Amino acid sequence: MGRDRRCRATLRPRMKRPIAISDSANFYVSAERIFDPSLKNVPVIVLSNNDGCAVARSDEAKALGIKMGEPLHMIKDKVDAHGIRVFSSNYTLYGDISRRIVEVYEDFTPNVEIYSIDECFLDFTGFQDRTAHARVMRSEVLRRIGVPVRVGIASSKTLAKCANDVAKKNPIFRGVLDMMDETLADFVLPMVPVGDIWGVGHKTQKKLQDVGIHTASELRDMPIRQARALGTVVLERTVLELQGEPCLSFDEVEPQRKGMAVTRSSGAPMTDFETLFQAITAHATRAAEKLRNHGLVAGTLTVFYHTNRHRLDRPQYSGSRSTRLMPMSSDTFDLIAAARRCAQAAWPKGPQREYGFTKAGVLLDDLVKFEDRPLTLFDTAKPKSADLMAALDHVNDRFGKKTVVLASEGMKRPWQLRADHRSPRYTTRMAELPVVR
DNA sequence: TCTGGGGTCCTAGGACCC
DNA sequence: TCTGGGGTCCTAGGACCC
Repeated sequence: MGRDRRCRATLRPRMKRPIAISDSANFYVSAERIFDPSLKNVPVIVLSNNDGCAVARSDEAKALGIKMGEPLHMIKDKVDAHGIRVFSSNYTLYGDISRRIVEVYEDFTPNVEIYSIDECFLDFTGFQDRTAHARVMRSEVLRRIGVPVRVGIASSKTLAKCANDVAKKNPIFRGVLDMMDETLADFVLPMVPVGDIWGVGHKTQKKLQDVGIHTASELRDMPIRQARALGTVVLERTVLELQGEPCLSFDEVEPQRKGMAVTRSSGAPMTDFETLFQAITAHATRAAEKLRNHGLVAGTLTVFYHTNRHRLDRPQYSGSRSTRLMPMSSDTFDLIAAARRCAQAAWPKGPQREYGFTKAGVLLDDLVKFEDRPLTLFDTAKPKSADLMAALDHVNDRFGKKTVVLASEGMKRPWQLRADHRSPRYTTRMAELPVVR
């Protein structure tokens, strides 16, 4: 789903200010309902890519017991029996509606942090009656876009998520809960199961329950050292956040994206290299497009493929290979060439090649903006230190680049130079070409 | 030559999120 | 038969250097 990201984090408490989180109810379903009023008040689900499983459910579908991520083939009976309306996902549409909702939020606060396709953190500093403000915002989103949203308000993001969660489950709050008041938090947190807290997943939930912690208030009161020992700095921050000490910053500017992926499951297992090759080529092509749409180039490309993880009765194989892209690139030709080299290198030598692969993907890492990409000089003989420095100076004078990569066909280890490094240690050895690991 | 401590960088894997 | 896709962050451990 979209552009979700973690928040920049620190252990140093920040200034307390009211943070709201607003999320859309069953977002994909709500989006489909905008254009088809007949979907109101009936069970609706939206499926994942390839129509594999349900990733969004209307309240009516939830009431029928359909779970998040449940495979379509396992709920076929329910779908037929109750006439559940089923949709393939339309991410272009959802992205567009998401942008429009953000525009409404921006009429209600100047500081909006987009967290995911259906969630935004909003700075609610300076409003006298936050609940009333949120209610007006809510009705505006419903009126202008047609999507119901819920709002939680607190002094930290984790607490705001809790408030949002409680508001969504208890109609008494009419979609808005302001938990800036500590006595209200004291009242609410004992009713929130620890597994529902943002940042507490299955594994951590189990560990916490093993030491007798079952609710948000119990986690809030957990000794901080114990929290760190049990769940690292991540859990420590969650505890502080529950105490109302913000550790996750409110961040309006979208951070530079670090990686990118194009992956697909295939219904029919791929058992011959040619089929796999075609899938990888398609993924690499799409990945290059995505890079260019974001104005980025990639420095590392990884190809992976593996057998069906759900078939525990069958032998498993998973292969992956990475390569440096040199020069860094978003060029379709470059990416396909690199991806094919990797796909070939990861192809098993033994009988595993008969297993049948049901998932494959191309991952891109070390992304930088196109205009910041390092200049790569090819066909340079293995240079002496002085030559490298001279080349660096030359390129800096000429292009004003911060980083230069010198590489040649015969060089196993290209050199990367940074303009700000002036000692003989200015070089960083880069991985071997063309395939590492 | 041998030994050892400490710092940095890199990567794989785990956990979590929407 | 049929089980999503796309992200981020943290840690441990190895390589390497001084």
